[in-house]
Amino acid sequence: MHSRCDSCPVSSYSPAETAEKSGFSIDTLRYYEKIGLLSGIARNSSGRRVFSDDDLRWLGMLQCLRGTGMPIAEMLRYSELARGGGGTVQERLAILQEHDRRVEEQIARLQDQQRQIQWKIDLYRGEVCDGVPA
Amino acid sequence: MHSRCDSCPVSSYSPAETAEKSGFSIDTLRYYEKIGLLSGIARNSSGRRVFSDDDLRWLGMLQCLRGTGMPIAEMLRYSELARGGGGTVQERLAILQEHDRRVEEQIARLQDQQRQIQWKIDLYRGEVCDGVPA
DNA sequence: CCTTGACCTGGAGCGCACTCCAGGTCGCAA
DNA sequence: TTGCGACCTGGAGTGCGCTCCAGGTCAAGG
Repeated sequence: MHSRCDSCPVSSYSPAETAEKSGFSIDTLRYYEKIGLLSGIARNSSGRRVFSDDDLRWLGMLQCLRGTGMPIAEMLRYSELARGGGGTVQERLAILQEHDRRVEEQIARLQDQQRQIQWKIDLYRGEVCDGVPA
Repeated sequence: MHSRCDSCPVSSYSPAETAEKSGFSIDTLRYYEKIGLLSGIARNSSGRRVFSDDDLRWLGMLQCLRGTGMPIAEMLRYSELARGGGGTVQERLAILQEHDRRVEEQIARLQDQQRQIQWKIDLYRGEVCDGVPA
């Protein structure tokens, strides 16, 4: 693993390296391959996984979708489309736009709730002098 | 249930009303009482729960903490402190401040990831004309 | 040659936060 | 007086997303 020549921008990564770089655990990487979120992961002669830069980029996308709360089932649909090639761009776009909308809501809701929490904090610190906030 | 006189600002609410107003399901309200997140919920003569305005306010706080990702175990600690009276204000404050910090991080991370998603969306729409964004 | 350690597989187990269920009790209304 | 619907209880079940385990393979180092 981890062969690297300076003139060549393509690297390959062991499961451990990939876990570290992607932020997923090795178990999760295996799990994702098992359920089909990762496909076409190369193997070396002794059957071990060899991840490519492309795989890492894809994992970055998955991390992003998971991190913003997309359920696995939907990521699965997205990744099936991604494997389906150029004809699926519209549908992929639709999924991302819908998701983006939900993320927007999520952020707005969090900000709202954070304000309430901060109001409570101020109250505990005795910095609320009188009455309800405007 | 649901007695209301115009001159009196104190109301009581049935489980169903409370569920609707608080955003928790009736089952969740029962569950929260069972585990100790809700305590001192009044009962009427036939053993049914009667929620007060205070209860509703507390539920609002819980909704806020849950909605921002605080685990049940930590909410439990907070609510035990809240029951503990004035001597616990410092500790409650510390919990909320720590939580506020985490919410801040969470929002920042979401915004970051949203940017990546939007970049991808733009890419699908063919609006990325050249190269990496500045 | 033998150990070590990273990796493999299929499948079981887990933690969280609910959610559902069976069986029962009320109070009201037809 | 009977039916209905909202509620009660303890406890079992669920869904999600991993996480762990037993038992095995392989390549390199001492």
